[in-house]
Amino acid sequence: MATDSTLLEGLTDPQREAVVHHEGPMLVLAGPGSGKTTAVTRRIALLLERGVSPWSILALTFTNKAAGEMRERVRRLTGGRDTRGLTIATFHAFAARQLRMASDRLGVPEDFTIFDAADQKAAAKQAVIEAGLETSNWPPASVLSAIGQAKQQLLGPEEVERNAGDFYTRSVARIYKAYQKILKRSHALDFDDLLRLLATALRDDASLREQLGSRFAYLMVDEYQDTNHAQFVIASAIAASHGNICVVGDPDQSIYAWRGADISNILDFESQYAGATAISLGQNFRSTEHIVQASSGLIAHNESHRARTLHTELGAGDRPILFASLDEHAEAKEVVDRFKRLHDEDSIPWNEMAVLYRMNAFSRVVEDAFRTAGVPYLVARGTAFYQRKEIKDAMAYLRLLRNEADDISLRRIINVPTRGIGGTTMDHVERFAARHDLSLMAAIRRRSEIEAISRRAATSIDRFLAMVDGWHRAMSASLMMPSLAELVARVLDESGLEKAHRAKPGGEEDTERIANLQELVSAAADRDALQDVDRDDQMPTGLEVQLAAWLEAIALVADADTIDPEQGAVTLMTLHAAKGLEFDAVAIIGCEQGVLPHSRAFDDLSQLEEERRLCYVGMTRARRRLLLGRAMSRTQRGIQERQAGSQFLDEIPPEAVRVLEPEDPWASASRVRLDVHPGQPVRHPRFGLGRVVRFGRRPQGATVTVDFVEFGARTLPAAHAALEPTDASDPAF
DNA sequence: ACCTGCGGGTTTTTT
DNA sequence: ACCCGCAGGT
Repeated sequence: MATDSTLLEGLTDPQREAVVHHEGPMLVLAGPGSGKTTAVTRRIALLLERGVSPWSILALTFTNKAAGEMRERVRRLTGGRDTRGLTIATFHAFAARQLRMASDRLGVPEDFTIFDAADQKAAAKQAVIEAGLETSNWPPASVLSAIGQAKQQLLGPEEVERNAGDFYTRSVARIYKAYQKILKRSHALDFDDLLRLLATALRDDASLREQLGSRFAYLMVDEYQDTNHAQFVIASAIAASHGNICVVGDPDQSIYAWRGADISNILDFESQYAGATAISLGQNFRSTEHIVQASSGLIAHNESHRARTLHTELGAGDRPILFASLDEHAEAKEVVDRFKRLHDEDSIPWNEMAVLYRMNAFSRVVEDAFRTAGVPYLVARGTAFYQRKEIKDAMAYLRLLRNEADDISLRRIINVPTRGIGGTTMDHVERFAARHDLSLMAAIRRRSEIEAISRRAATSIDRFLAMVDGWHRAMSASLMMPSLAELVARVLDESGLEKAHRAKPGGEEDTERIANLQELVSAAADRDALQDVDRDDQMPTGLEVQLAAWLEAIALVADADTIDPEQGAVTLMTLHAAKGLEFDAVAIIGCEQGVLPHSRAFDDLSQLEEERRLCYVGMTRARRRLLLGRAMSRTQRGIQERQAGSQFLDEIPPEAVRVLEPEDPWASASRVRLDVHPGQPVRHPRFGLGRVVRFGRRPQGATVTVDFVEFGARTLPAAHAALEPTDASDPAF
């Protein structure tokens, strides 16, 4: 290996060691900003340079964004070299592809669609009904969480049933069974199925294990601390024959235990693979000293934290600022003001700033503040567009075109827009379908056999079928085959979806929804344009296949995937979505007990520690500037409550931060009190005469409650209530 | 068949 | 505060 080239330039010793590592298991413990992506991508490039076929390299990530970035950086490092066959993909996309390729062998329908969260919810609801249980006792969220847990442990419905002792578990098993039946007859898999089915196939089928193991002779797994059991099994199986597995991660950044991530996967790596090389990347190339100190000081409070030192050579930098605002609006404004200053005075571009929060619900107030300030912002919610009602409707038509067994989609759009196929008719169809074990679409196609269906409904059904079949014919036309965009436009038009929003009977048209539908056509056109580039399966593709691939890509997008650093806008996102990203300036809002840490984590130490890691992840996104904000009062779910500062703020070493004095919410309390007392008659410029009832305290300030003669009892801010003491002999009393 | 208004429930985080 | 399901009216 004389010419290991420029790939080793400018690396620290541990980084270099990781990059040159050729064969055998390797664990890379990579703290925040320690250049792990650099190490991984250079290692891939070096493997290629050493003559390893791109075909035999597999790198698995969690988000498309991470995969895309890795792909891009490898491409840059390898220059013009041919990297076809190199697989860098998310676990889910990889699993979907493998399942598709081995579908007949694995007993998976070849044309399966992937159920998104909303589909899963609908299916779960249906499953509860089919299991003969009350939907009121079985909220879909908890049903799905129970099923998801089982799936991650690779347990099928039968196994859950076999191990079921109490009524609850037995019921879960029944619902699980019904749920799988629905998925099966819908030719659908959910997210967990993708991993579970591949994992069990690899576990049970030696030849498949052999096949993937020999194809992917070099395996890399990113964010290994966040792998769940199914992902662990997949990775272990692929590496079983050759042991060339390189995992990269950081136990301190494990933030997905709640969805099954098992931190012992990374902690036990060295005992799983005897003789594994372990490398720790300890230099932080991202953040300045105070930020490193503050975040390290916080994470040291975790019992599970293994002591280690991170150092930076980027200088002391500014201390992170801790501030407390009166309420969430003031907090948002504070962030906006400070960001504006950073933009104007320190020339930090908007796209180098981010606001992070614990819950998506927090984005609204921040958005409002940015909008009023005229600062460009972008909410990282990749799925938001595809979750809009009108888009979901349109997508349901497309999904039905792709997979007629998709009952959930059919149910969604059969009468949207209304075309005279209502609940009564569908009840008959459902019953017929259940009796003959058919999908709803198949049942509709045999509508002449369903006698209960009225003449009118029958005509409507025929019209619907003619429309759908017209689309099918267009799609398979060998000449004049439409593009995806044309297909979408046609569906929007002929289904009447677009028209429904255009000429609303009430009056004005819904321009926003129409614009969104147009945007869907554009998205399809983008996909059409992408078609020839960036696809390693260069098979001739019919429209059916393109549609399938597009729908799959949409099903697998994550929130973080949409972050587009090219645009000059501040990014707003959850702390979870921020993992793996970095910005010059970061603000974390809602640093309050009950928010961060979330109240649901209070009673469990391991959950509390995960919250602390979440805070740590957020803080370590910042290169130079870090703001930690909290509101002393916050309105959540319609009720305003006092908020205590997060315990995490107290755990940060005080010498590493600058604490701004909070405004005193009671400051104005004394001002009015002198002149009036409870029971005293007063006069108000607007409400007229009344009597003081009591004084109150709210986080925004002191209040005074007055019972007005004309207007009844009113609570006013004491500071601004221009009350004049008056005489009880006033004629109005 | 569809719309409207009311009441009950409420998992934060996501592939 | 908001979403969802259901009852009752059009």
